[in-house]
Amino acid sequence: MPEKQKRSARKQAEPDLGILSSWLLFAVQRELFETMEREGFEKLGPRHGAVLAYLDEEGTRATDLAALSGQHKQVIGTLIDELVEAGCVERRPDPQDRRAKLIVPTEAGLERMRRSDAIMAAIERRYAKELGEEDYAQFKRAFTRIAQAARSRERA
Amino acid sequence: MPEKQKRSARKQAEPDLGILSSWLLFAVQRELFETMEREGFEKLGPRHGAVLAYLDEEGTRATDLAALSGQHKQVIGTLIDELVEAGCVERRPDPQDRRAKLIVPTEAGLERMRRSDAIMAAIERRYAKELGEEDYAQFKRAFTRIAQAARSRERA
DNA sequence: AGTGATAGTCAAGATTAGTGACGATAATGT
DNA sequence: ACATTATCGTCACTAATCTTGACTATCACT
Repeated sequence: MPEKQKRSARKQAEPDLGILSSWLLFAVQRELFETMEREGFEKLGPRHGAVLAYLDEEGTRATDLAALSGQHKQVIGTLIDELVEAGCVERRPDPQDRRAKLIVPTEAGLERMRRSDAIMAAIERRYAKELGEEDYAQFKRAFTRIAQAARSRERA
Repeated sequence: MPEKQKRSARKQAEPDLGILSSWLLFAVQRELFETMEREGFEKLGPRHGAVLAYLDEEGTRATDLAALSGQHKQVIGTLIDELVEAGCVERRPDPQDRRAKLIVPTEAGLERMRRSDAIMAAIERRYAKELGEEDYAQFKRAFTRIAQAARSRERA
């Protein structure tokens, strides 16, 4: 091994946190959506995950989805349009606030959310096996702490 | 704490790998680019990072940058145009291959790359302090293994 | 009632990503 | 030497995505 290796090689061997996150994010996203599609679920982009991931069974307001996912209301709006089109959610008036609408998952939407959660869990189990249960659990605890710290720093 | 908590709350408390990755990626990216801009570097988007991150001191070919960053040649082309505009890189003919051009960082570009690496390192040190050096080192080893596994799975 | 803030939508623009084709050059096989 | 095939970077075009500003209806507070 050369003492003064090329920068690109170093970045491959000892990637920084940003590079690691992007590798993992894109790989996980792609695997999730390819699996869903292969299983016959209607094709949706990763962007729709931003809505589905934060959706409550009893429904969630579009503004909350925007805040949770960090996207603009406008984007959430079109995302919801497409999810309605795909039969995953429906818009219901919010009894608490007549300005607002609750985005409520349909049965098909719930099914998709459950399946998506299960696939993510399977991906994690694969890594847990590869790394060892103990080490993986510790990794995930640390990751959760760091990511939550990063996120709260964002919001400030 | 309710036994049957809402899904969105659960996702906040026990996020999956995809959510964690996106939180960390976006936070880190934003901090990096905001810091760079605050220090007077010309404003560039996160996308340019895909080029700068993998750039070698001696220069790298556009096609290699496309492969490393996983983006299309076309995208890399415009990114390079903008980086040339910003004075960070220049196109030089590749003596080995007259079809190709080497993308070589200018002195200003090198300065930016060094600074960017330093900021990332500082961000990591902050998390290391927060988590404890020992735990952080173990976290990063695990993260590196998992992300590299995910990435190689991608390429297959 | 009157005021300012908020929810969701409409519309238009800017930015970014993805595709196919092309001229130039290189690599390969004969 | 020559023809064939593959690769490098670019051009032109389309589609997807993000961003911004404005607007209506409703809410919360006085």
